[in-house]
Amino acid sequence: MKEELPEKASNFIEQIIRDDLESGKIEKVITRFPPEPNGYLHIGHAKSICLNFGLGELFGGECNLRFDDTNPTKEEKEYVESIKEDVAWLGFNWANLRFASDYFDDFFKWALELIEAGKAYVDHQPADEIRKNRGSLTEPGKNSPYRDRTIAENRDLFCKMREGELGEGDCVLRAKIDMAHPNLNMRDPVMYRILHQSHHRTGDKWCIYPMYDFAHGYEDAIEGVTHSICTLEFEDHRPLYEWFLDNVSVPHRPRQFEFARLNMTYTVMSKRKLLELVTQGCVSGWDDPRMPTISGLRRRGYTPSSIRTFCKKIGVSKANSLVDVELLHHCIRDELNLSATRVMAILRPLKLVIENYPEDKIEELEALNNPESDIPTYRKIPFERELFIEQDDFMEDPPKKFFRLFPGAEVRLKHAFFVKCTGFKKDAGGRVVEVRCIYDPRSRGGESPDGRKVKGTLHWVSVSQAAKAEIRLYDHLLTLRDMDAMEEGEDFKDYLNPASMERLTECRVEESLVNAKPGERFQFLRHGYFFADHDHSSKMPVFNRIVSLRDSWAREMKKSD
RNA sequence: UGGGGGAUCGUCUAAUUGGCAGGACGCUAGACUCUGGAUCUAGAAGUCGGGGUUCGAGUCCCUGUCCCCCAGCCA
Repeated sequence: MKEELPEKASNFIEQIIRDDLESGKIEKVITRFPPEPNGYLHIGHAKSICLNFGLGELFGGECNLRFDDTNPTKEEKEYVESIKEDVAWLGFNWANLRFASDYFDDFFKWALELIEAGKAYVDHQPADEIRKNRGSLTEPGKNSPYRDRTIAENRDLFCKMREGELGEGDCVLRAKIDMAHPNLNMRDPVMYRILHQSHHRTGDKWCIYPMYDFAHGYEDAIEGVTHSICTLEFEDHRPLYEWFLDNVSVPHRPRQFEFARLNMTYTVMSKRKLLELVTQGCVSGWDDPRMPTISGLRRRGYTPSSIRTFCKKIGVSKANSLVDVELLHHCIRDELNLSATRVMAILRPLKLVIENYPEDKIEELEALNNPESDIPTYRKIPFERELFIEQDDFMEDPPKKFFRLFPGAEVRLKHAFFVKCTGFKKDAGGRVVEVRCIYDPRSRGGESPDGRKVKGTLHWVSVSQAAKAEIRLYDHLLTLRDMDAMEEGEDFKDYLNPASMERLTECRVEESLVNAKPGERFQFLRHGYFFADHDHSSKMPVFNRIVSLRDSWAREMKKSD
C-alpha cells in the first residue's frame, strides 16, 4: 500500500495523515463528507468531497456520506436525494450512508451525562438576553441567573424539554464552560433548543434538536472518524469540539482539521445566495447551466473527471484564495480535446453560393472525426452548391490579418474545397445576406491542388441537408471578478450578467447530430465544446456550450478595441 | 481594542524542514497546423515591510503592516 503512494503528499492534510499512519497513531483513515441537506451541492463542496473521499481512497480507508440534519426548520428530503446523486455522479462511493439524526438518542444520553457531571444547565433566559449576556469581542459575558441550578433540577427540566412540556424559546440546554472565555464560542454554548418541528427522518419523535457544535464531534466519534476535515471558519470551534469529546464517555476520539473553502472568480458560492437566485427566478433552477452547482455543471456538460481534475489542481491550503474560473475551463477543454468528436455547426447562418458548382449535385465528402485520436475514423458529409457559413466568417471590408472570406479572398472549406469569393448580396437594410464564390474542383478534400496556401479554413453545412438546432451560449453569471470585493450595501444581484445566456434558435448543424443522445458531447469546429441538453430531441436538437475554444482571433480583436 | 487563522509570479500552489524559489492556469513572442483549436519552443512575472542570527533565510528570532473568521436558540 505505502509503496504505491507518491513520494510527496499533495497537501498538508494528506501529510498529517501520512504522519499519523507512520507513527501508528491510527491504523486506518476514516473521513466523512458532512453536508447539511438544506441546499444543492456546488463546486466548493466538490473540493471537500474530492478531499475527503480522495483521502479515504488513497490510504485504503473509508469515507462516509453523512447528512448533518440537526435543524428540521431548514432541511428537506429533496436536498438529501440531490446530494446523494451529486456525490455518486462525481464518482465517489461512500462506505456508509449516515444521518446525524440516526444518533439523536446518543446525543441525548451524552447531554444527560454532562448534566450529571454538573457541566450543563437549562437556561430560561430569552434569546435576546442570552445574546446580551454573552458579552462582546472585548468584554466578558455575564453568568446566567440559572447557571447554578442543581443537577436534579437540570435533569428534570431537560426531560421536560424533551417531553414537549415547554414551548419553543422557553429555555435551552447550555454547556457550563466559561462566560469570560476570550473565545466567544466557549461562553456557555447552547447544546439543545426546543423546536416543535417535524423532522424529515425522525418525524415527531423529537421536539428538541442538538446544535452543531455539540453534535458534530459525537457524530465523528460514533463513526470512528479519524480526521474530521472542515473549513476555516470552524477553526475557533475546535476547542469546543474537543471540550464536548473530553467531557463524556465517547467510543473514539476524532481530530478536526481545517482548510480554506473554494472561491471562484465571477461566482458566488454561498448556499443562501444560490437559493436566492433560484427562488427569485434569476436562473431556471438549481441545475441552470450557469450555476456553480454540481447539477448545474452537469447540465452544462462538465464531466465528473474534469471536476475532479480541477479539484486536484487547485490544491488544499489554509490561505483564503480566489481561483480563476479559467482553470476550470482549462480542465474540461483539456479532457474533451482528446475525446470529443468534431462536427460542424453554424450558429449564425449566412448563405454561400458556389457559382460554378452544378445546381442539383450533392457529393459526399469524408470528414475526420477526431484528429487527436490514435485510430482515425471518418464520417460522410454532404456538399452542394448552396451552403451555410458563419456570418462572422465574411466581411465586406475586413481589418488586417483577417484570414476569412472577403471579396477576392480564397479560403478552404473544411474537408471540402478551396473557394474564392466573387461577390455578395445585401438586403434593403444593408445586411449581407448571401456570399458568392467559385470553387476549385481540383482541391477536393481540402488539399491544395498546386501547393498554393490559404490562410483560413471555414466550417460549413449544406443548405438542403443540414438540420435546424437550438444552441445555448453561456457566459459568467456575474460580472464582478471578485464578488467578495462588493461594496457595503450592494446586492450581489446587481452584478448579474444580462448576457450570461444567449439562445440561438436558427442554427444549422450536420444532420448526424439529429441522432445525438442527450448527454453526448461534441466539439463544434472552431466554436467550442457542446453538450446535448436534456431538452434535446431529434425534432429540435438542443445543445449547451460547455466552454468555447481558446480564440486568439477574438483576443486580437479585443486588443485593438 | 479580545480570540482564532493567514500572507510566495496577475491567479492557484510547491520548496527535501536552513542549501539553485519550481509547477499549473493566464499572458507575450515564435514555430507548426485542413479548427485563428491542439501541439511545440522561448519569454515576462513572486517570497508583505524593517531589523537580526547565519557561509547561506521563503523557512529561524525580533518588530511592524495588511487580509480573513468569530458576539445564531444556523451549519
